[in-house]
Amino acid sequence: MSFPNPRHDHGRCVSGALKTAENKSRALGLRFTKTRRKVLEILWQSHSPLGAYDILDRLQEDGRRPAPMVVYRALDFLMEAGLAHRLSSRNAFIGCSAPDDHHEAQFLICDQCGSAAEVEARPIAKAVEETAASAGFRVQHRVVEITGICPNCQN
Amino acid sequence: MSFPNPRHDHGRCVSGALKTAENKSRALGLRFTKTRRKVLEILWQSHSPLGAYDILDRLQEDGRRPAPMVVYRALDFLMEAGLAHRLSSRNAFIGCSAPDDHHEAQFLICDQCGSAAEVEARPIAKAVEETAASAGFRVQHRVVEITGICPNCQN
DNA sequence: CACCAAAGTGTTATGATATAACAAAACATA
DNA sequence: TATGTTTTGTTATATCATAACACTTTGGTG
Repeated sequence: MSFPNPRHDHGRCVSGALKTAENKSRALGLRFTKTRRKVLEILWQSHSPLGAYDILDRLQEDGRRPAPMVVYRALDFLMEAGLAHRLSSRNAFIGCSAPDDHHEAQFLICDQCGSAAEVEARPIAKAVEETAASAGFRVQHRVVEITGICPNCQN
Repeated sequence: MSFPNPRHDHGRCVSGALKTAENKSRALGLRFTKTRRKVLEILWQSHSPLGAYDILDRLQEDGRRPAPMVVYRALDFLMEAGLAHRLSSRNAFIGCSAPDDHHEAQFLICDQCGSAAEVEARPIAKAVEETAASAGFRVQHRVVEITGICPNCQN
């Protein structure tokens, strides 16, 4: 789907993502606790990837600021569960927009507005596999993060 | 070229890389100073990507330990000049193995031995361009880092 | 229900990575 | 050698992430 229209109903994205996460957690026997839910909600509310300490700042609004561990633990859970991703090139985190399938995601990250789009590009995945295979390399994880200017910012 | 034979003459790699860097710097009117040279040498001497503070430790051997800025500045220069790369997924740095052309590099990084191979895979580059184009995204930088097990470690 | 084990949370402390700012030195060149 | 520019040295601080341990909640079992 790539970059969303800036005027879409984002509230629905958020509540949909939370609902999906709840279902997925239940299905896998995982505990989708209050903190984890809140962190995922914060991730989805943002239009761009958030640093762990940004998330902390936003948690703070509901009382006093928790220790960093709180956020990192929640993020670890969310990533384990396939509900969020880490963007290595930014030290930032983003809600997974396709938590249903076990996918290999790539990201387009806008240098101007900071927004990021998760894409699942089969040709990239395929090229990566083939390159690795021809080097005799056994793939475990893939980091593909493309920065540039998103369509919304090109005007 | 991918992963080198563990028993190759690495000293020659290092001196070759330094020579090339010197030539390239001269050609571009850049100053390949002592610190910059030393940092590049340290990068090349290592078989795996090094963190900035690892580099600091190794600089220390020639006297007392410089401040982190010293290394980060040298690394900035080397990356600007196309003589080194940063591996975002590791917060680590590595000498560029193809400093001649203006290339778009991808990396295969071994989780076991820590070594990293710079590859220039046209199919990956092409797939990235096409994916971006079809999303209306204007590409500036690409981070492609694949982790797994290298051929040397599969035995 | 009462208990226990496992999972999750709170908190303090610390480690690891990276940059800001400014003075001093080295260099290029006129 | 006088001049402006680049590079280095140094101090301080910002930013990102994890270790360790006590306490609480949860969910299952006798």
